[in-house]
Parts: sequence; C-alpha cells; structure tokens
Amino acid sequence: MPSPQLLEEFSQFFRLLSEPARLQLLCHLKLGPTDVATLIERTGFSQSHISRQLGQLQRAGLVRCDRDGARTIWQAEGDFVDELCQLVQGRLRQRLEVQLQQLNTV
Amino acid sequence: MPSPQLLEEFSQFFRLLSEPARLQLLCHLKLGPTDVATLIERTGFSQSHISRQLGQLQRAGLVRCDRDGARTIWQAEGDFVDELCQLVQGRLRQRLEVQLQQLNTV
DNA sequence: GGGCATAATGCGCCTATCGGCATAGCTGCG
DNA sequence: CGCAGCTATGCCGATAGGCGCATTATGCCC
Repeated sequence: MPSPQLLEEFSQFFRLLSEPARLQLLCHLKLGPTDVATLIERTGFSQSHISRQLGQLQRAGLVRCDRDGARTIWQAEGDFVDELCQLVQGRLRQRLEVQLQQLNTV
Repeated sequence: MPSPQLLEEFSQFFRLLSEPARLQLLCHLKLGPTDVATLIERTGFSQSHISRQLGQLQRAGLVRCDRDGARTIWQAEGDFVDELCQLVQGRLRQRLEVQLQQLNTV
C-alpha cells in the first residue's frame, strides 16, 4: 500500500489533467512555443483563465515560459503528458474493441 | 490537435484517478478480491461512498465484481492504473532530484 | 412470504474549482 | 515620469462532485 501522502500526490497530478481546458492548452503548446494572445485567439478562453491554468501547469513542471519583453512565450516541457494520453487512448480503444466483439458474438 | 471529444474522454479518465479515495480503493483491491465490509473496515469510508466510487471505477472497466450471495466481491481489473502511477512516480522523483541538484549547485 | 443482511440510490450539505470581470502589478517606450 | 500593452490576482457567482444519512432494492434463509 502506498502511503496516503503519495496517493494524494498522484491524485493531484491526475487532477491537473482532468480538466479539458488544461489538456487543450497543453496540446496547443506541444505544437510549439506560443504567446498568450495566440492562445486566447485559438481557444476562446479569457486571459485570466489561461493565466491561471498555465500557472498550475507550470508549478507541476509541465510547461515553461520565457519572457519576451512584456509578453510571455509558453511552451510544453517534455512529452510526459503525451505518453500518458497515448496509454489512455490505447486503453480506451482496447475497451471499445472488447465491447464490439461482445456485440458480434451475441 | 486531438478532437475536443477525445480531450473530454482523456480528462474524464484522469478525473477518475484524481480522487485519493478511488486510488486507495484500487490499491486495496490490487492486493486481492475483497468484499465491501472489509473495504469499509480498512478505509473507514461509508458504505454508500464505497459503493458509488466502485461503481464509477466499474463503469471505466478498472474494477470488476462477482456476487457471492448477497455479498459482492470486488477485484481490480488489470494493472493499467499501476503502470500510470509508476510513470507519475518516476516523474515526481525526477522532478525532486532536479530541484535537489539545483539547491546543491547554488 | 417474512425477516435479515448487504448493496445501490435519492437527497442534501458542503467544499473545491471553474471561469469571467475588474483591478493591480510589470515591462517597455517616448 | 507617464502612458500603453500584457500578465497575474482578488473577488464572486455558478456548478460539480465528495460524502453521509436515510431509504429502497436485492438476495439468502427459515
């Protein structure tokens, strides 16, 4: 049994990824460094919302920012999240395939 | 860019793991099939709470139940979650090590 | 079927978090 | 310094979800 503290850390990390808005921002940043104005334009989120979500992702080390004068350029840090999403996608696909087969064999 | 629907599915899956109570239940079940009374005893959660959380995990296919008379015996289905947690743990460790090194080099 | 044990669900409270608006804090330029 | 543009944060309403209590549904035994 993992310690409660460790479970808490796991859950916090997963909670970070449990918000479509944050995943969406991560996906956009994976395409390359982007400034906030572009993110607003692409996502339709408010500036404050984006700032907060990026702040959370930054504290978790999933995202990094460089300042360009008054502007801030954000980029994804590593592709750890992509790997996780790949795994989850595989899991979802596998599950659907099983369900499909069960339908066919009935 | 993944579709919004896919992002939504990802986030839902991660949300499932974003609750310490559910992770804890998964950990207990990983040790072997367990009935609800034992889970109540081990976790201190209420019966209704456990029932709901297990229901969610079941719908996601992370957990399975067999009925033994009026009792229900639950068990973990596969160790997909363990793999994810292993990855996250590795990530957390790596991050802490980096921070530690930064402290030392200052 | 009646009684008993167990599991699932309706209901309500409470907390956390999302997400926008308004504002304060920075940063560069004239 | 003052102004203008960009970002971070305080505030707040709305909503989702955790969690327990009480109730209902389900299955066993007599």
